[in-house]
Amino acid sequence: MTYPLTREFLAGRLREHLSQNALTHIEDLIESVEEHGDNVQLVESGVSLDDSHLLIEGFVLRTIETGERRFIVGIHVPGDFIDLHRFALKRLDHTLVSAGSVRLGAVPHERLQTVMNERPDIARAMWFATLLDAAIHRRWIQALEQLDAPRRIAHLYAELHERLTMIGRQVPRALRTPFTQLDLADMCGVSAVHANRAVAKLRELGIGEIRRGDLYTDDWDALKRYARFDGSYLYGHGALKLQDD
Amino acid sequence: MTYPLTREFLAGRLREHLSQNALTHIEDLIESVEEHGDNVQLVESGVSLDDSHLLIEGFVLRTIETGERRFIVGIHVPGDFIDLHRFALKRLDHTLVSAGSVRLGAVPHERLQTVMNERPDIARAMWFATLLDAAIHRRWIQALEQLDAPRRIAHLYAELHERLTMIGRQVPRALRTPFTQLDLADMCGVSAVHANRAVAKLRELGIGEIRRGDLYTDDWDALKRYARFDGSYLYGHGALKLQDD
DNA sequence: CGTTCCCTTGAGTAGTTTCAATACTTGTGG
DNA sequence: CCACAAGTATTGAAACTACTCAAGGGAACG
Repeated sequence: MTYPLTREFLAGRLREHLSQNALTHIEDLIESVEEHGDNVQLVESGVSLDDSHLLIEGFVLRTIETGERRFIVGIHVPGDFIDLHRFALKRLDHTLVSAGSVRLGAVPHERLQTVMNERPDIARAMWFATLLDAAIHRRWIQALEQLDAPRRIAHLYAELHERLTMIGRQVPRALRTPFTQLDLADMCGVSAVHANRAVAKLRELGIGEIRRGDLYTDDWDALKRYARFDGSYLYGHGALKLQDD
Repeated sequence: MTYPLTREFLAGRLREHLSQNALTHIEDLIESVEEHGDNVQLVESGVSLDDSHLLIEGFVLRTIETGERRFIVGIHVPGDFIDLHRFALKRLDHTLVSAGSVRLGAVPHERLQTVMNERPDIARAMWFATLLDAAIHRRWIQALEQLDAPRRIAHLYAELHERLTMIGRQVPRALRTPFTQLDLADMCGVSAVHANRAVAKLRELGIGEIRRGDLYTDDWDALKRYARFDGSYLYGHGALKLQDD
């Protein structure tokens, strides 16, 4: 069983507790695979409104636009259902944008409806996935309340490091992203100029070197310590691990 | 049908789309009612770990504590399920604390399990409720990224005004809360001293007067404009309203 | 009627913003 | 293969926002 499309869904989290049967069922939810280039608005574009989408490859940003400025309120990595909540909410309060090129798996809402009615085990996993998003949101709130700009950027990469590791993508010394410094600024709620200075400070401190979105470090622990990062909110195999019930 | 305990659950949002049967079933989920005083840690205290809780009366804060400092990452008003996600996550990444005295309705997880298996309509409403929390989290992230301290405080009260109105509690001229300025500071990610100056600025600008947590204003629209508040993220009866499906 | 918590104010410091100018990178067409 | 354009990154200076430390004032509760 390889599950080429959904292999990373909840990997490192609840996935290990799902039955083979459920995993196969989840793989079969994907009706089609779509590819998109950089900076594509995934909601208005070719993406159907009656589907929800699993991110298979690449990064997706959740943004809120206000005429003047863009705010990034979340990042998604492969294995994340990026708009599962649209199935329940019908509309989104924000925009989904690709960062770099992406591959998405489309799941028709009628199939999700069937899951809700007939497969409570899978429904619960879906619910769990959206709750993970909420837990990440809470940490972002706290990071914005607690940290200065350099630490916010470090926290961002620390979280990505952890999330990528959980889905089995090891990040030895370089974490590659397509993010510009303006993207980092919009994620951290600071100006682009200040994001640049924050990046420079991380370099000076020896915490990590960010070049065109790629972070290079040889001491992830030091980076995480600097960012006051504690990954338990990601509900991976650790302190807050989901117990067998 | 009055539903004395759960009358405010999803009121102004999905509630109107639920059947009488479902509403009765939801009311019957509540096994017992608990009362707690001010500043009680609801997770460690008398509150059972095998229950989730509906807030019936009062305010509850979601906080993350870090030895040195406390960060508030969310507020709950009556009608909110404050720890519904514990049913799915089993553990929480944060703490729930009463702000002022509260009444909670306890729902045993076994009843929720039955709902998940047998009542997809109610399960979906529960899911919807946790997604609303996530939408509010996203707006908080954006508010922290976008707004200065006085506007953050104004946004906070604007949101509370809207949420209380949705559950049928009109807020004509005074919005009463038990929040201290230190609470406001911890919600907005600023120091207590600065929260005080922000409150003073709102007063000087004629936006609103906050005295011991109670906000007095005679122009809610002006306050919301000042805070750049747009309530569509709350998924009430408006632009982003849930369509009949 | 005093203690305690909460609010207020002042002064100096640190973090962040804006505006503005300059360099580096990448991709494209000649 | 070079030249240019567009996007991205860097740096400086002045203004603003927010922080800390510190002290004093006010309101609620016993």
